Amino acid sequence: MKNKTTKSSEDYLETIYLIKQKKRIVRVIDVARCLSVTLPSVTGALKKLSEKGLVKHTSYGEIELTENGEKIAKETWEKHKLLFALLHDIIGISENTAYKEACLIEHFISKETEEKIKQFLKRHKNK
Amino acid sequence: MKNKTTKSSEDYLETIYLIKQKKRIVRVIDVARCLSVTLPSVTGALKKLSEKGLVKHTSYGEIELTENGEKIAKETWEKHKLLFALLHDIIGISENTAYKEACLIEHFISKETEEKIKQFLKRHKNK
DNA sequence: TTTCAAAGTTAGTTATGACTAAGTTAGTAT
DNA sequence: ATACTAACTTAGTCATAACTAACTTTGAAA
Repeated sequence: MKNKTTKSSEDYLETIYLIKQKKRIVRVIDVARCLSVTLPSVTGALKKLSEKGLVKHTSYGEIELTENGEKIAKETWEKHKLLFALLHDIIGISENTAYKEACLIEHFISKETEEKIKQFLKRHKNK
Repeated sequence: MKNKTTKSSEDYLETIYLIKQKKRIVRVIDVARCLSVTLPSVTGALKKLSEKGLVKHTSYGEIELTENGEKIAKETWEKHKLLFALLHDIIGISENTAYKEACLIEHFISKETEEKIKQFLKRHKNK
């Protein structure tokens, strides 16, 4: 029952999740613009994500995350926020670079690392 | 003249560089074991790296880095060491996890980030 | 010097995930 | 109601980078 999520899947789920916060209805073109990919790339990705039970998507319709999909999206976004805080607030990397690199690194850090960063940030908040 | 190096190429170059520090002669099987890939994967990778002028490799012979190849290997390893110090020494992540994740993250950080981490570590050395 | 096992190569396959080209759908404007 | 356009899908291609199977080379032991 090992359902390994790829970097790419996590990116799509996270993007859908973030668009949903602002737009109520998420469409293929929104995702394509956010990720700088073409429409067919999104359609293809959604097909795979549907098969894995991570999104609901009817042809020409709106895109929604399933419970599992939203769980992964939130976890990924959580990592992103932690990494951004570390890179930007603590280490002093520019907002832009920190955002972009958090987006790349978020796919590679373990639960252990996430926890340790969280604790580290807590310690350094009141400094 | 944009010679983009992939994550995979960087891994091979870095591995060859590190083996060379210990073994004088680097062989296909050493690289395969280090990276946990098969021999044909290494042969294939070396062919591409040769074409890009990053390694010298004669059939059934030893593997050597060119000047350019060594430059990339050193840069990658430098990032690895910085990330390891950040993750392990500062944030407190276990040696094993820190090493593995530094190895993944090293391919995604910019010169800016590298510099900022270096400065950060310097500041926190005398603490 | 012959043989044989380990190392290495070649050829062909697979998976992922992007792309273009071409065709379909659906909703807005007339 | 019709037509038009933006959004979307389908089909097929390409690049990367791994893999297995089968064959070749090399060097060390007999």
